[in-house]
Amino acid sequence: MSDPSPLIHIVDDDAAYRAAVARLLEASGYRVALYASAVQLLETSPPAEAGCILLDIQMEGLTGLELQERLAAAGNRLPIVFLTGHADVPSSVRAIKAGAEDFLTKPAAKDVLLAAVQRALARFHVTAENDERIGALQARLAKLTPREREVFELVVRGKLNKQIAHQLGTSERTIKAHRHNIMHKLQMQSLAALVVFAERVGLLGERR
Amino acid sequence: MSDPSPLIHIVDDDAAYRAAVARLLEASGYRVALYASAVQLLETSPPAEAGCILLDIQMEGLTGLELQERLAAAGNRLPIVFLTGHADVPSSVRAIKAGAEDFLTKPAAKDVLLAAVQRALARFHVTAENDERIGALQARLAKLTPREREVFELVVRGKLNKQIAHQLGTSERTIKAHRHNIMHKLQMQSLAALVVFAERVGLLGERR
DNA sequence: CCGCATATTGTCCGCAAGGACAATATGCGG
DNA sequence: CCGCATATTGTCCTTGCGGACAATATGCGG
Repeated sequence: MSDPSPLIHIVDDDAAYRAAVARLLEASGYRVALYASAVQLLETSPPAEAGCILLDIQMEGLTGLELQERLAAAGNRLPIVFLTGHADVPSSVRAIKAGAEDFLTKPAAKDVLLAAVQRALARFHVTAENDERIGALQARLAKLTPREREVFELVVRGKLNKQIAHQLGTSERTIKAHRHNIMHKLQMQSLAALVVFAERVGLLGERR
Repeated sequence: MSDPSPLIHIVDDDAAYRAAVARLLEASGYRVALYASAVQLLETSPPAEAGCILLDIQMEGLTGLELQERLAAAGNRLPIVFLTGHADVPSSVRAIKAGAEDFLTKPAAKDVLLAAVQRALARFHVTAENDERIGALQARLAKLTPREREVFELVVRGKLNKQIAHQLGTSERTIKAHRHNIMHKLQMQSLAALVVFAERVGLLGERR
């Protein structure tokens, strides 16, 4: 697995500005990808790579805010730093509320821009780690057969084998077998660990 | 328990504007409390009552942003809606990042202001409910003796009575006794429920 | 000094759950 | 039709845990 410098996606319709920012970031050791419009970025394959997006607001076609929405809807996890000359309060409020890492105005001081990029990258790593963690858990959960899955849900709710057997219309012995398989497949050593696992995966959290 | 209309705290150094906003909100069925400065609000007892804060930025003494920080540091849970004539992008970004519900500019349209207040109140109720929920759980946790608490933490980590006894330098029988008391005091019917409880209170969540 | 809370420990019994060893039935894809 | 995954069920034995019934030791506040 190559792990080069983070890739910064720069979306701006001003070619000169784009190039200037690119130079600054490259000088700081980042790799950059340039886009003249929101649509251009959307057309490229969604990058799973570490990085963030530097985004202008005013562009022909989609605006920056619209692009932000689209990306979020598409499940894109790259943090966004807005960097725009057409800055106004309502736009900035909307952008930040929608999860943007920062909202800077042109011209932005080098250190401010770099600091924002660094925060965005830091956030990327945090969320990526988190996604990866629960992804790994759900992958393990997927190893269960449908029947085991049923038993699993009842077990972590504190049901006794006897109750589960009755509820599923089978014998207690069978539940023991499923239970055994569950603990083995999920590599759990205790009921407590199993319950924590269920909670983490969200099987118990949506209770109210 | 009286449950009157929500109380909106209006902080603004412009007496006329304060009064105007107060009239608008009262006409919408809210109660209001007026403050000419940030300090004035800080000096009053922190209200546990349902409500939110309407906050100007520019004031003598503390600015709105500073007040926001102070309130957050003091654990104040009232949502804040900024409403200011001295609006600029950096301020709005900072305010929203710090958790403000919204950031409006004067003059604000009536419906926009009212909508923001409604969102703030909605948020208040959500967070209040949440605080209350975990508060109730922690209150129950507080009923445990120090020793029971120790046993509790090991139990929910999946340790066996035998292991716990060894670790605490006591007998397995003793652990059983503590365990019995724990289940009784916390009103739990199963180990699964106990683990979920621990997770909710945050005794297991800070794992990484 | 007494009462109460806390912590400790014991035995006996019953139920719950896990492990070992084994077997049957069903359905699907090769 | 066979092999494999899935689901099912069985017995025997061991371990873990909870309930019943009981008792001792310590420290603190009244």
